[in-house]
Amino acid sequence: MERLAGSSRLLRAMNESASLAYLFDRGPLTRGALRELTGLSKPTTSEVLRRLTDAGLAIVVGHTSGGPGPNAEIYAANPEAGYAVGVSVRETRLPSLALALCDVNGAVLARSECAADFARAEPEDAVTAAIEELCTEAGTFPDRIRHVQLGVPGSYDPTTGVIRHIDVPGWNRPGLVDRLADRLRVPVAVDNDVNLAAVAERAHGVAADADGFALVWFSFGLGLAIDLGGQLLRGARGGAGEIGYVPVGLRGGGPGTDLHDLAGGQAVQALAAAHGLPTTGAADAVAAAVARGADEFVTALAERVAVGIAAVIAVLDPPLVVLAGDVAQAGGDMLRDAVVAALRATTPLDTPIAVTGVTDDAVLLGALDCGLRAVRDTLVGALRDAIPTS
Amino acid sequence: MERLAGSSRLLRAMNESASLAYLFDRGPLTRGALRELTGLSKPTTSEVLRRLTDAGLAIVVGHTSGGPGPNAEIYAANPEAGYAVGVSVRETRLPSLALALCDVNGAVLARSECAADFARAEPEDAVTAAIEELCTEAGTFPDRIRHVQLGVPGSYDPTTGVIRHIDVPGWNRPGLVDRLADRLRVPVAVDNDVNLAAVAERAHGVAADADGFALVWFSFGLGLAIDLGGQLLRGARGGAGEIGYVPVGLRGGGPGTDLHDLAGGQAVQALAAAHGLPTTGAADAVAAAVARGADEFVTALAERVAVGIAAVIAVLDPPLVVLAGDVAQAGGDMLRDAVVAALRATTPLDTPIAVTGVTDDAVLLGALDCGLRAVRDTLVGALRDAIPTS
DNA sequence: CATTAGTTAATCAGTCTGCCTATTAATTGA
DNA sequence: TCAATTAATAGGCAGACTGATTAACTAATG
Repeated sequence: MERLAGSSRLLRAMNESASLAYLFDRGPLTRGALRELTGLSKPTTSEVLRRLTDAGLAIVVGHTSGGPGPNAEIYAANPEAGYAVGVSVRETRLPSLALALCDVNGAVLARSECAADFARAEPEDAVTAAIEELCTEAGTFPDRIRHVQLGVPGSYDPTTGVIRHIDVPGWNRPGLVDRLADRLRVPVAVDNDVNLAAVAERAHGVAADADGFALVWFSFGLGLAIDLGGQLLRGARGGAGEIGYVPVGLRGGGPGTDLHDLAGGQAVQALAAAHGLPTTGAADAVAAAVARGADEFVTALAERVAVGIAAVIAVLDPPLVVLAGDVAQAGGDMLRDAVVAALRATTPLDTPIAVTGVTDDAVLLGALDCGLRAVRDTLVGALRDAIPTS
Repeated sequence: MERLAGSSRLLRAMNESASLAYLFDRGPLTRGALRELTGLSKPTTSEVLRRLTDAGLAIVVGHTSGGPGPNAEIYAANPEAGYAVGVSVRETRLPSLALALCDVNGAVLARSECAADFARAEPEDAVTAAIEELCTEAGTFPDRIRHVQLGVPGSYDPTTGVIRHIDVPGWNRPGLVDRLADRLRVPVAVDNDVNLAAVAERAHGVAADADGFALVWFSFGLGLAIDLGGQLLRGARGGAGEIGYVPVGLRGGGPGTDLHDLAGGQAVQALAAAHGLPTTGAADAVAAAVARGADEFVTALAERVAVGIAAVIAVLDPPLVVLAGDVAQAGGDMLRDAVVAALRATTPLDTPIAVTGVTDDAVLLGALDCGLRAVRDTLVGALRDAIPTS
């Protein structure tokens, strides 16, 4: 464990990076406001802001007015200090790629979707081309991008650098992520799509103020993301949240039943068929059931899902459980209430259950948010490590 | 989020607390060694150590010898800077209280057990008396204790300050913890006994180097502690790890079956009876089965436990699972192998499974360790906050 | 004219570099 | 074998340097 110790240089680096961090997450600030936040003196605050502006990290965005005395300058992080890109790689939903680009203040400058056919095109080529196009749309250049965050329907093992359990052609090749980073000359990070949806839920959804939450992703497959105070739990091999494998009942010698068999997309469609509902897709079936007020089907479904959620609650005791994914969204409050009822019979803790508050593409928003955070950390960290050449 | 900014005072505070922290977790150090660790210069290191000694936080414990040049002084944290007490409150095992006291370097100075009858004596009285006795044995005074850590067979909700789900008489009363802290004039912390066993497992057991692990406590009841990189996961209401409530199978309208029904102490005794084994206790039954090589019973038992472990693995994907508690200890490697075999059929991840490496009283050791950590944090933190009076 | 934003100057706290002295072990010489 | 010399290291001291602070000052605005 590295403990912080050093001389006055360290002090300056700390003060600058703290100030920049405040500009990032409190938005535009006057000198006085920054002074209050950091506890630094007036001349020091001036000096820090001068250095940040000289380094191109902060800019003056306006002046106060109204009160007596001179108008205070309002500073903000320079949006051109760096850009972040989020990419969502889709398995079932089309088009297969969704991208967005934002500046360091989080303003989305460009957004696009792109129907790449990975059966033919190399993933690296498709993503590189899409990002270049995105830059043109945003009026910037690829070399100004500081971080690219991918969201994939699979699990990523950072130790081997391979994306596993992914059904999109070409994406499971070893070295893909490194090659993409080389092509783009930018750090590329990968995460599971459900994890990124949880990031979006915290940033823009119902989990904004939660100490933590478990997000149950209910789509063709089942997924789970665990947020502990803003930090995602990924597990030893990126396998945390594979609740499809939660066993249901004792196996009697033969292969056991697990939650995927019970509440995966195919199981839901079978259940829908048994209730005389459309079977074009799990979400369609649920939407139709809700529209018709088909209680029985929804209750039966909720009871199955509740098994998984009960296991999660028993293990983690999260302050909140969020139901997300297209099936959960189709189910809405009706499904939520049914799940709550089913849970009450199973577990003694009455954990609040909520339906996702993110209506936009959660995976894409989450990826963008993750990328943005990485860009900010890079800039703040670079400032802290910078040893001023006397 | 408080960001660190300040002036040269902050620098001194940081350097001092960093140095003290190194003394705590690297043990005795020479000036030179500390210099290497902190990266500070010679005069500064000297100044820091002088201040720490003046404050009674560090002492000279010896001199180097052998090499050329003067003998370097060896500094260590002053053991008298503060003491920690760990207390284990027991439900089934007797005597009902176990205590230990250590100095700030972790040296255990006294240890005792005490057969308090909580049906008659007030918990506060019994604990206070036991701690006073412990101090006498250690040759110190109660007011030198900086932290008392209790381990209880129940869950503690820090927001309400009440211990719940505890069967020891008197211990579920509201305000008990605060009253105890008032009586002792010392901060008192409470944690679940299984959580503390996990702390001991990390400090002294098989999980020393693990990134994280799940500890399955297998005694009369079932418990689970989750360690994520040395940090325990407690859940929203202190209810994380109540795997007894993991549902097993769909409930068919009636009350559902959960893991406690399947693998709790009574279920184990029933299973033992069915296999013609002693039913004086779950641990006895397992010990007898292992002694006789009673495969069938152990396999059946392992299969039940595996259901719970599979759920934990599916949700968390821990790098390691540790089996602990008296039943697990009695089962030893035979039980472990049976569990591994049962898991292989259930989950695709082959998570390593180990039997606990703590032979001593894990709960007591864990409580002591927790208390020690709290004392050290207090001292380091006080140093950081101290504003030197010019 | 009162109030506030921001600068300038003087001071202070804390660390660093470089040099010095003291102490010890090893080596050399009688 | 014993004393003198030498090499190596621990630790202290002085002066320089960095960066923050306080307090006084200037300038802009209602």
